[in-house]
Amino acid sequence: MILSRACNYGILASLYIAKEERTKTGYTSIRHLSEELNISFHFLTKILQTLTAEGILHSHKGPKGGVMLARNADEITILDLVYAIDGEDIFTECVLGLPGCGNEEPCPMHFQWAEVRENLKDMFEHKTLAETAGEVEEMKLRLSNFVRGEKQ
Amino acid sequence: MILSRACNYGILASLYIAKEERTKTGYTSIRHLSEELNISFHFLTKILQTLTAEGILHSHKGPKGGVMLARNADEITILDLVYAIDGEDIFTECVLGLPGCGNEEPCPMHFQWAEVRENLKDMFEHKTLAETAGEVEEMKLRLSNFVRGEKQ
DNA sequence: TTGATTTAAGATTAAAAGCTCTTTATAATC
DNA sequence: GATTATAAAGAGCTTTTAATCTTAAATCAA
Ligand code: FES
Ligand code: FES
Repeated sequence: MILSRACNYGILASLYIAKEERTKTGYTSIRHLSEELNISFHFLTKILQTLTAEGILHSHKGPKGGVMLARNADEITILDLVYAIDGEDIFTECVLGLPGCGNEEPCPMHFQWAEVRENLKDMFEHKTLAETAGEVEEMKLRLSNFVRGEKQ
Repeated sequence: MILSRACNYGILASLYIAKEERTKTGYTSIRHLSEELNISFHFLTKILQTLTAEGILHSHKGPKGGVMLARNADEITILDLVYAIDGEDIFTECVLGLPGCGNEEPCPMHFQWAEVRENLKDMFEHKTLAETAGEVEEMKLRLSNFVRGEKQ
């Protein structure tokens, strides 16, 4: 798995929030998110707490509470979410697991891997929540593991 | 981590064997490999058993026994090793963890990810053990986590 | 034939990741 | 103020991955 499960869920939830905020204002409850996306409520809560601590989301307790994007949706990239949840390890670690990946002491895959992982990073960096949430609506892309038809 | 630890070890050991076989003939003992590469002997044994079962290595018990490449080194790619140990999941799974990755029901990252993972696959497929072991010797690339100087 | 050496196989333990449960703090509404 | 809805925090359980340990089987050499 390239991203952790927590990271997958964090991205899906953030995209859902961004999509909601295209039309409505205010907070989205985590309970609602967990039901719509079919993600464990408590697990999702913890993930979104991390995103809140990292300044990507803003949260509010009590009735009518929930989470919302802390910045404009075009100023948040998928890369921001990956960094916040999984850290930068995928983009700095040796693909063969050797310590201290770099040009000084390269492993046999280093130069090829360095290029691929740069592409990977660009891919995440060029996808903003604004643009991607737009595509989700226009192209009716899925954000959950529900089979077509079931649940909405 | 993009590859499992078992896969990292399997690749490093296979490269070491390929490098040895450029000059010497016969079996390389797993004990020797585990010491040179600083990998747990029993763990490495299990990984190489898998590669033997997959027809990539050939093994022999008893004194003077060990493992050797079952095919010519230019007919084994790193991709063969990844498939044998980790399977093809990285190259077929949804980057957001949704079930049934494909063009029919794409997730918001599908088309970009499909391209990057194809590059990743090409990268592994274009590296044969022969070529890579050659580079390791010529460029003095490292295969172990020993710091420079320590242990050879 | 016996003893040493080596891989094979499987049981066991340890660590990490994934997930659930409970309790607490905060805020809105009645 | 009481009640209810919500996020925050952390303890604890489960599953997967990583690593170790033990025993068996095969092979070689003396
Ligand atoms: S040293 Fe291995 S990928 Fe950089
Ligand atoms: S459906 Fe998500 S990457 Fe293919």
